[in-house]
Amino acid sequence: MAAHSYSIQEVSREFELTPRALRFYEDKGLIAPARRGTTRLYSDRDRTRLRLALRGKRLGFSLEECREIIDLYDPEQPGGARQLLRLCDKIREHRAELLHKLRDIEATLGTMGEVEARCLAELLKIDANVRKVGH
Amino acid sequence: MAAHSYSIQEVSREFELTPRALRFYEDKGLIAPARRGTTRLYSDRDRTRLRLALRGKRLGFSLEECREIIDLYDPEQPGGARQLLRLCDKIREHRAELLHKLRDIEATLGTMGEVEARCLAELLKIDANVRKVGH
DNA sequence: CCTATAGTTGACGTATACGTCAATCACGAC
DNA sequence: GTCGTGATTGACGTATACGTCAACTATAGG
Repeated sequence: MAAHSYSIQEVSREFELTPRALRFYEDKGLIAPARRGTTRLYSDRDRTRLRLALRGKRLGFSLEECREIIDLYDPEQPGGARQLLRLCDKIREHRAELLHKLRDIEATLGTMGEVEARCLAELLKIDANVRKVGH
Repeated sequence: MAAHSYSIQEVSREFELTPRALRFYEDKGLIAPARRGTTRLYSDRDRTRLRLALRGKRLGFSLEECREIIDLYDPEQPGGARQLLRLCDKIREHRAELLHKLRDIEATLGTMGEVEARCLAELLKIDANVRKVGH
């Protein structure tokens, strides 16, 4: 079924990355595009892994951590019971970290709300003064 | 009222940072501890800014971005209406970014749940086989 | 006064995450 | 065949975020 593949340019445009970055990610084991001769052919699986990697990056994970995470999620290496148990442990670890980040975000959003409120209140006061004095 | 101050060692232990890191953050304008002679004296305000900075770091912001954010939140430089408007804009920007990160986290947690479920299902199957064959 | 302990300022090194060439290679159009 | 376009592999450079000495300095205790 000759699944569609993408050139490095197409992928780099889609994800707003330079070809250099894509090759760098390949070095780091985040993706492993097929080759036609020496030219890289990116599959949908590669693109999925890329999406997950960038998601991880936005959350402050290193490329190494991103690789670990997306390797876990990639439906592969089901392995034996021992592997599966290790996988569950890893998932719990990452979940704990994510929940921490989530609390960080909520706290920041909270503070942000307060600051904004104070800011708007200040603006209203200034506005009131302008009306009073200016009139 | 001679508010209590902390030595660089105390602060570095509290936040699990090296003195080097604290001095680096100072270079970057994240904190500006007072001095007694040449020795740094960290105030509660410094510690608050540090907490916010580390929170930002965990969310993947650069030190420069962290500085911008905590400068916004630090109750200072109320400035004129123009400043306040700029502040509100900045807040909206950061909020958008945080909401994006939040969606990223939710998506990741979702995927993680699925993987964990598949993993547990696999383990159950293996366990069932063991009971059957082993018995 | 002397020492021990803690703190300070450079200066250089390192890991991560790429950017920026340069030289070369591959391939379809003409 | 060759010409242009796109891809590839080094190799070196850069920004961020510190680590790691080295060489002083400051200060409290005995």
